[in-house]
Amino acid sequence: MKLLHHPDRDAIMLPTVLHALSDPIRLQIVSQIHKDGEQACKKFEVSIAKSTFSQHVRTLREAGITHTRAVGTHRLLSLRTEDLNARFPGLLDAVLSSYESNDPNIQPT
Amino acid sequence: MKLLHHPDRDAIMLPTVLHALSDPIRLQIVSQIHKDGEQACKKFEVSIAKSTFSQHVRTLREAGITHTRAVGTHRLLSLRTEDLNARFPGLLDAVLSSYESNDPNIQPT
DNA sequence: TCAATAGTTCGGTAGTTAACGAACTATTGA
DNA sequence: TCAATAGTTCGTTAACTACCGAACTATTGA
Repeated sequence: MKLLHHPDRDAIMLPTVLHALSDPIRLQIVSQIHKDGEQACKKFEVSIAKSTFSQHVRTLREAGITHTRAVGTHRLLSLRTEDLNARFPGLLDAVLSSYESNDPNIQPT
Repeated sequence: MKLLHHPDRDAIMLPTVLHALSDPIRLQIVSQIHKDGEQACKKFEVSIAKSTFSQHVRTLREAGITHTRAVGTHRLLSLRTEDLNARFPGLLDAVLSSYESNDPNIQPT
């Protein structure tokens, strides 16, 4: 299988991270990994085509937010919590706790 | 002069805020207001046309990040710190402290 | 009153992004 | 070996965004 590129910690850029987190679907993906831990793409319940989902996963990976590892036919996604906390202390927690509060933070669909 | 629209606190949306903050120029504007306090557009040293600058300011205002008030021919920009902290606790601080640390968080120009 | 100043809006261009289905690769289990 | 499964890539379209200069509005100070 093809090698998946992950940026080094020092190459994770604030504007890139914020942009990756600014999409409702990607926020949903990140939040689900945060709540349920490392899991395969298959587990995500998003109402988009799988090719679109794959692109979103790539955006998160290339921004340095998630780590993807291959196990069999699966890709297991996890959050790069340590790297993100080292580089942008408090950012991930702030985003996730805002997102996961029950306020209607998301744009009306 | 025309009325400037500012969203109510409850209408400030997380994805919209993250998107507004994901642009290097807008981050620079927000950081400068954070450091130097309320100030007029004229004070910002950005290397873009004033029409482009005006658009960025509008994006920040409509996202609920900044407040613009007119004083004479000036528009004074301030951060909606209280609203942002109420709605997304810790987010603004995390973004600004990451941005203002001296790490090369910004994409190479 | 009127020129200067501060900022906005408009029209256009070029580049980016999200979305999809179809075709592809890679791995496993029968 | 081979069908099924998991996910990626590709080609396309539509929508959005950054950017600019030109023209505009609004306010002040002479």
